[in-house]
Amino acid sequence: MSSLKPAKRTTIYDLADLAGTSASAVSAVLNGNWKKRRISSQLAEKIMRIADEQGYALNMQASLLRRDKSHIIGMIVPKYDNRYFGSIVELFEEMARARGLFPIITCTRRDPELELEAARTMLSYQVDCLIATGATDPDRITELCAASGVRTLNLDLPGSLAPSVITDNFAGARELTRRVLVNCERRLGRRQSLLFIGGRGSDHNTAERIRGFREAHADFGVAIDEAHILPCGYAPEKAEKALDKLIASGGLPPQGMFVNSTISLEGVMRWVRRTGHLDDRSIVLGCFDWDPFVALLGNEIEMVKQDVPAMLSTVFEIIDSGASTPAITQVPPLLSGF
Amino acid sequence: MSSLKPAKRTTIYDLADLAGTSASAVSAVLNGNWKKRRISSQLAEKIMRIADEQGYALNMQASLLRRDKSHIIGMIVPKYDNRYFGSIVELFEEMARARGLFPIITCTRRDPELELEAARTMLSYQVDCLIATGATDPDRITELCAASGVRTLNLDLPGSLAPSVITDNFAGARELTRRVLVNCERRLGRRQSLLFIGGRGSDHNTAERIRGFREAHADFGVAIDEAHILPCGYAPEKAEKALDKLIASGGLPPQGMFVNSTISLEGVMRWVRRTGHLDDRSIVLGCFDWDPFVALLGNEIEMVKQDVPAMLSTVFEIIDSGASTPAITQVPPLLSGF
DNA sequence: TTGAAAGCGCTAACAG
DNA sequence: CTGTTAGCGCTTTCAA
Repeated sequence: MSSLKPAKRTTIYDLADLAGTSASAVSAVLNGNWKKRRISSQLAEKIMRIADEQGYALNMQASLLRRDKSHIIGMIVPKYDNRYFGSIVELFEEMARARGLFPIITCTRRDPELELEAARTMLSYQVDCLIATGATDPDRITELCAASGVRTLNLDLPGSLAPSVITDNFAGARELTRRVLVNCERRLGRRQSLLFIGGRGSDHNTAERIRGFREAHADFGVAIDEAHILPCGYAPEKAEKALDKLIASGGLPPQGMFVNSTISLEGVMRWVRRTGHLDDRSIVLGCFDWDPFVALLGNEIEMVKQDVPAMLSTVFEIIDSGASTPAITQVPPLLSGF
Repeated sequence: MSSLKPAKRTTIYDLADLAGTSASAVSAVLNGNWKKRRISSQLAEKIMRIADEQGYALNMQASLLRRDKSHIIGMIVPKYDNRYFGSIVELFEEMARARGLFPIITCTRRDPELELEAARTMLSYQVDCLIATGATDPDRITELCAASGVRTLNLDLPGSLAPSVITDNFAGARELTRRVLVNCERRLGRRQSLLFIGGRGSDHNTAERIRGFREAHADFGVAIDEAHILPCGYAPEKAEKALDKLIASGGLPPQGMFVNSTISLEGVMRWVRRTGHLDDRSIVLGCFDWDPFVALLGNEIEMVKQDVPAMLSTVFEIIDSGASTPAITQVPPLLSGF
């Protein structure tokens, strides 16, 4: 159809000329506020037609400059390498668009500096609101944004200065641990404590999960070996290294494990296959995360799936309500057996 | 630090007042073009300090409105539910930022209407360039953008109106098929043709992969059963249904399969586990896609990993070169054994 | 070395 | 019912 480079883009002035009317009429028609301006449907019709013919596209930059709210909503997210964040991003986009918001998303790879820089950039783009997902340092983001009068919400990992929506990690971890303990007892014929691996000891979620892990052991009347609590970070290699180190410094890991994410599970499985220290048929696993392939892994793996739709609904409810009290909303996760 | 709602955001005029200078000086200093304007480093210093104190943030909308190029680069992507697109998005963001571009990404869920709408929105946001990843109808996007003088590139799935960067699907599929045929023969003790499942028959990549699949069978001197070519779509359920249907209409699927994506593989594995029609230990699989957990699935699965870094490097080379000839660049994929 | 001023494309009063 | 006009915040000549 159209060929090359119309050096200048069509503006409402061009359309106004073509239609023999004024820019404001064009603007009103194109925004749908034309009944309010009681523009003749004739003119409206004509303008729409011409806009269409010319392939007119609104210049958002100009439009936003004039408007008060940008209707842009930002989100920062740590990684795209697992189903959890993938589904958060996908659903967030969908829900945002359904509300007439324009979502912009940035991946900050668990790097606090990048997080701040991304937040700054988003401020430049006039976001009305910023969701900090799994942020390493959510409070600094909130401070930065507050200085420009921009609202912030924390998702997945809580902060102390803005509303946070997170999974009920304690309850989820406790139940997951309970199930793994039961499976373990069934399998081994005796009660045995588990190993905890993955995640950052410093982050709230991991801390809460460890708390749930301990609680379940207490409920079960089994003592935990402190050397078996290994919040070694997120990368698969870190889990592998942590297990190697455990071996190097003495004993074997137990047959049952609580793995803190699919990413860590990747490392655990590789380690099991590589070293053969544990019988890969009899190992009993629980994973605080969900992935469709994990379910097919063959071992009896319990998984916790975080309830992304519920979490995001809550996020948008808070946005709609206008609240900005730094309360933490905990969403129960979904436990799914094998 | 700052408390609540500075109803008005700080502008360069505020800074100018505070510094007792003019907006243009502030603008120049904040943009780093101040040696060119030979502004005293005293003034520059002072302006920077004040900007900092006030937590000044540039208003991109205003800035872009005045500038010629936006330095915004858009990408549309079909899904976030697999490693392939996840790594594309993550690396794209990183590379774009490294070049001083601002990436905006939108997920269009393989919906041609959404793709167009997303493209339109991105045009409104003045993107300088748009990457259509795995687009269902890339040419319409190119046409739409061309009408506004915006460049387009196709990634993953080719179009006929803009440069395309895709995987060498034919060669990859041929080699993958060959390997599976060999594994199959080793396992079963005799040559046997494979089943092809997953993907859209109408898309270029799937067509090319089927071509490679056929070619490898020809090389091997084995005839293909046409009823075993099942480009049933992408969702896992579709693969399950396709296999159910195959069973319903007669024979068993062969022991060896070429699965067109991890998403389809999910369906295949579920079907195998659910129906027990095939021995899930002896089934021989190849997957034109890569996922870390698939490697751990226990069956001997060959995988093809598309070379995302090479593909994106090519994309940015083309962008830098300014070319817009609709040539297709094929990037060899990485075959990784088990 | 610096400031004044025009104008990017659009929206929203305010006059007709 | 419709057009004129005044900016939104910034960049960029052009003068001084």
